[in-house]
Amino acid sequence: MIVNMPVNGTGNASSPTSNSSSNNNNNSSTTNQNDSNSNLPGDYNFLKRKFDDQEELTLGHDYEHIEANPWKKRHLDYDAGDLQFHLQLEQPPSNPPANAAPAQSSTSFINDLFAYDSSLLVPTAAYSHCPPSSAPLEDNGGWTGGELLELDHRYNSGLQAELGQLNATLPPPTPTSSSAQNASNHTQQSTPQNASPGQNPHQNQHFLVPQKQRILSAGRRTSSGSGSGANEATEVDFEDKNLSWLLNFKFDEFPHLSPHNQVLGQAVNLPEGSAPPHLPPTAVAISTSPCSSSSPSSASAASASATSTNQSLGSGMVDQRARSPKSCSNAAAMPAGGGGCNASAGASAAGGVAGVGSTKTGRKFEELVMEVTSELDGNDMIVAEHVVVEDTSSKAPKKPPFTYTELIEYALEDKGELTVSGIYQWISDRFPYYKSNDDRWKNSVRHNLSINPHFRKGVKAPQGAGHLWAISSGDSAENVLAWEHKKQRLDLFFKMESINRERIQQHQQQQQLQQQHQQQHQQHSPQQQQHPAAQQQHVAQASSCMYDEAAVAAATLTQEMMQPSSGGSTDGNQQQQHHHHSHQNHHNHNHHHQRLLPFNDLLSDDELRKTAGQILNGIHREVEVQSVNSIISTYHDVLLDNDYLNPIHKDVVVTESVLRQQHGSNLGGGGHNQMGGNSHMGGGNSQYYITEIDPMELGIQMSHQVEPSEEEVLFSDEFNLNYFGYNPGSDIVA
DNA sequence: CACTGTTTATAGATCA
DNA sequence: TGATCTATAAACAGTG
Repeated sequence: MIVNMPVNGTGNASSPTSNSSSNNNNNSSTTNQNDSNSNLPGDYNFLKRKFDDQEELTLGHDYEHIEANPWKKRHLDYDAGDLQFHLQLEQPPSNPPANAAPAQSSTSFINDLFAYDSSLLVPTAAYSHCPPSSAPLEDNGGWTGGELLELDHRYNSGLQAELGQLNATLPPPTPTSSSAQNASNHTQQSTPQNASPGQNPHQNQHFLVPQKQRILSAGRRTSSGSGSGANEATEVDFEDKNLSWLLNFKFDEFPHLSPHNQVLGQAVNLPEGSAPPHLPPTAVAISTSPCSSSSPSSASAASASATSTNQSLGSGMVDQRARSPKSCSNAAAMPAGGGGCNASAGASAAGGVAGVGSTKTGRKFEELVMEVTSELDGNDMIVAEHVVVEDTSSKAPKKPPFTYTELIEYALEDKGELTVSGIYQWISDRFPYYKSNDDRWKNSVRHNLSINPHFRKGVKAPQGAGHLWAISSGDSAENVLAWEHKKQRLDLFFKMESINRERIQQHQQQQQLQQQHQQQHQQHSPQQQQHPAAQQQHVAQASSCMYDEAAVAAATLTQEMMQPSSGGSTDGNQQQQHHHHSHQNHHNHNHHHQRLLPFNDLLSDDELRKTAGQILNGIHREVEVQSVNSIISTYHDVLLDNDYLNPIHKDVVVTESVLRQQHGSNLGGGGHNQMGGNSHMGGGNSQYYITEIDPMELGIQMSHQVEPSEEEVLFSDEFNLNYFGYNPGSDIVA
């Protein structure tokens, strides 16, 4: 039996865990290493990696030290930011630096950002003017969406190769003309302001995103980098804005599109990505996740101070433990949402509701939403298996997508030296999540300071207890690269936050305009007056981003439904009317509505209430919602007339997809503006369905360009009609 | 006593 | 599946 007996440990003999469970597997994995490889088993002071007295880590010297102490070697690898490079230099060239990239690089930082706030990633072109007002560090300049993605990709895919080139054991690469030139340019931009004279400027950061920022406290972070060049193919792609690297991204990494676009742009037509077309309406899900529990971190966040300045950053809490898309696979078992995959239900759900429209009693969807969302609880939700239930009820700040090691490093890089309390302050000043009085995260900070060789305990603080802490790393090129990446991540984070704030503000303004517009409509159509209480509630909750989306979606739909057909009626409206005239299998058409949606007469008021509530609840929770009740009730009739594989009557699909029926001769296929149809859809007549949906939205690659004014036949056969047309208006949203 | 620093333990997530 | 990383909790000692 292995007994852990520290020689001069700090009271570990009295620790209950040390006495009773020191021989468990987890413990022995570390302890045995010490015992078998160290001359002083259990002598933790010896194994400590505090380089107070030997701060400078020369290669050979320290590597020997590491070899004698595997524990230390492991912990040097642990940080992967600085010291690790020394190890790699000692490795033969045949042994690639497998751990060159920081641990976080294996998981896209974009995912982390999503986890922090899944609405962060938006097209930045429209917001590029927005300054990073809150960035505590230096303004990084104008990032674009492409740059942000490139940043992550470039680092993840290129760092290892880059480091391989930096390995001293390899011959220095010959810089190519273009890349060398770019490298030179970037080098000039990224030269540390405080770089010590005589030290080389950065020469190997050209593969990173535009170097528009200098390195803070760069005196520490100067480069000894040798060559550059590396990874030319990727470099060319990068410089040429080749987006082929996007192939590396999985769709899971893009949990949802901008809710802004989804809600406002595609209230009715939502073909993309919705429920799998093969999914029958009854194959819905099943796990009911009341979203009751929360992780300790979430609880911590919930208890965080309400003084946050970032509380409006969007949707709900995210358990940072679930940062990976993988964690979404068994979402039903997860207490809190992994931001990576909770997706796009919101706007799509709104779209699904949009297909429902108003009720028989004339009550507006928005009004129903107001009522129901305050009534439903999680048990009303039917959530798909792969759905993450995310509790957005709390407005507490979310945990930033940075590890404690990174946070400490940021603080120390920013300030050079800090006491523990100074580190606390630095972090809490910049991340509202850590404004909490909760001391648990502080414990973690202290733990990281102690356990991580990246941090060095310096001299005693001038006043008070404690010491000054600093970065213990050297100035290797790899260090510079790693720090550059981390710094850019931080800048990216604040930049995105700033963008998001701007977007929320614009969203709110847009909603106010919607409301004004809506009020104007109400003056013209008194029979459609909105309930005053609901309107007040609407305004009162305008500060909620998610709620705004629902409200805007509902308002948009309401507007569309209330638009008179005369005068400015759209082509789609005309087609809707045409449809209703040509398909009489739907009963009880409500001719009071200028734009009739297919299920006005199929859903009762209560059903609609519940459906709206479920879906809007899903919007608030950013989950996929499948409203079983509404599906069953909505499609009950048509199910009787259709087979299992095609449960939705094609007429329903035609209506939902806003397809326009066209009679005429077959113009033949292959040319532009084909209206190629078939005869079996129309029961013998040459009958086509024309859609105005952009084929790209359906993921259909068109082999030719279609002029904007032209129309494209997508659903020329029954299969395609059902396959592609199933999603848009159904209550199954994804 | 509060704060600081160290150490151990454990669990979840990720990756090879 | 084991190794690794990370977060968290907790115990304990040192210090002002």
